[in-house]
Amino acid sequence: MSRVTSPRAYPIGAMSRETGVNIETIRYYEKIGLMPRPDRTPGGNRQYTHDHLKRLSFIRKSRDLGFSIAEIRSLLGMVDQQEVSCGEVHRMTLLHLAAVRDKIAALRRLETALESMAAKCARGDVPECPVIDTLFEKAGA
Amino acid sequence: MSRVTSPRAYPIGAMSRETGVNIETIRYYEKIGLMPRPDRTPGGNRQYTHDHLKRLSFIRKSRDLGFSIAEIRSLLGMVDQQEVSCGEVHRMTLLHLAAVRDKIAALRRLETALESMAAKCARGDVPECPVIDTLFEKAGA
DNA sequence: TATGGTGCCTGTAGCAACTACAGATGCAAG
DNA sequence: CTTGCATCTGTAGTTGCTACAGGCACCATA
Repeated sequence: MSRVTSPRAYPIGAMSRETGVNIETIRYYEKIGLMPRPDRTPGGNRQYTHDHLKRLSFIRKSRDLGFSIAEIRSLLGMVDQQEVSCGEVHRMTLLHLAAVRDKIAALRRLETALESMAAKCARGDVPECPVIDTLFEKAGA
Repeated sequence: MSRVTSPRAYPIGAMSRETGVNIETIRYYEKIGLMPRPDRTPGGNRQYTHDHLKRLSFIRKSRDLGFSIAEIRSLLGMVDQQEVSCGEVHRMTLLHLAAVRDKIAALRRLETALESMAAKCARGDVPECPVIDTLFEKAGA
């Protein structure tokens, strides 16, 4: 392993490239306290370490998995306090999984409704549109 | 049919009750031009008609189907100009349907990832948590 | 050493689509 | 005429960023 591939300090642009998190978002994470304030160069530029990089990619991966900032904050809180309770993490994961499944179910219902609306459609250039009619129908919800 | 069940004018609270859209949201729709400004009582309270009610429930139903405000605006634009092109509406519906299907697919991948993470978990009160480890792993994305 | 071209800085405002106040009136029943 | 709920306006907050504007920092080359 060469030094070149793991430099001591990363400027923000390198962090962004490595993790895929965009620069303003990294600064945003610092502002909301998700990322710690890094050291600065004499001129004021941020200088990140490899630990920062690991943390940022943790955040990125968690976001990709749909965890909210609040959830990530609490996961990182456990990590930071060296008090990772696996039971707690497992519980959060399952809760999140349940939310994801609910969303899937809701979207499936939506898919069905849209399909049946689209199926009714003559697709002509006529003003009588079954889709619009459906949406204007009395009850619903 | 008695007059009582279909009054000539609805105050905003009645609109809210009938459609399930909450009061501040109705005012918000007015502000962004999705609902027209209704007449007012001498004291300044909004007085809606049955047409307003139909329009609002159209909006509600469309939102429930996941259409964005911009999409609803364009649907209503066609209705307002009496130029409903069924083909155009159909196209919008299919586009939206495709977006919904994409979301479902993304959520399914997410579901799978969360399931496999949760499955690895010992659930103990130990600091070695497979979930956290997974999130801290190198690559990802 | 000067210079140029990125890269980075702060701070503010904007996006979607609402929601939540505060503080002041309207309105209708008793 | 009073009481009390309904509405009013206007602003700020929510989530998770993104997009400027106007300015310095940094580093390689000439």
